[in-house]
Amino acid sequence: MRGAAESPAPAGDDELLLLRRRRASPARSPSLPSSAGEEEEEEEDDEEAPAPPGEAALSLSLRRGRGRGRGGGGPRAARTAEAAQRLRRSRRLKANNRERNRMHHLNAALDALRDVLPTFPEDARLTKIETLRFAHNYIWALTETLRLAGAARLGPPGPDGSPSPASSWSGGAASPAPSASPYACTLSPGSPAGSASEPEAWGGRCAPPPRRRL
DNA sequence: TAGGCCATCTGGTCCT
DNA sequence: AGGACCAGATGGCCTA
Repeated sequence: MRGAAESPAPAGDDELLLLRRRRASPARSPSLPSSAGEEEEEEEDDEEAPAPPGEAALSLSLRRGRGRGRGGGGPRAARTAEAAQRLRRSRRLKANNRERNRMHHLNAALDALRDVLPTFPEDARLTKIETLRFAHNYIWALTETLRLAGAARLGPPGPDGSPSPASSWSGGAASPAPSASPYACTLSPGSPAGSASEPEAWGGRCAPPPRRRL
């Protein structure tokens, strides 16, 4: 894998989460959480959990003002309200864990995609958006190569006049050649990038010169 | 220091 | 009801 410095942070503990958020690890490879189950352990109580800023302030104030059942409906009502609050908090934390897990899986898939994409230099790391864009163009280029190779085998150049796959790879308007640097590719009018519904989204490149974030 | 990228939290919505 | 998915907000880290 790429950057293994980041631990999967197994616990569903808020404290750990906050720590992880502040991690100084430059290696950003998210790596899968060790298991889906183990993240949903101890988020029951909000007693000790630092909790995110908003939540923390909210639950703190609720807890304080409610202590003796002032106002509202007496101690019992206060306890009920508190229980409801805890239940909500507990559900929120569970949802947070699931969401975190989901994003980890998404990132793992993205990493797997990065692994099969050629980069130069080899250990360069594409960003998420770059990975998606490059993969899109890369697949298009490979498909085009297959198509042209098939056409070449069948006979003379097709209606598009492409003599060989090679010329398509290296042509001025072509998509990235697999043998060349993937970062050198440009948009082709015929390429998926060029015909994408969101021209802005696909930008004018397949993949930029890599940043070294390791 | 500004801007880019990222992880996480959060509330809303949809689905099972 | 609970889980999955999504998008906005927030804050940290890194690089130019």
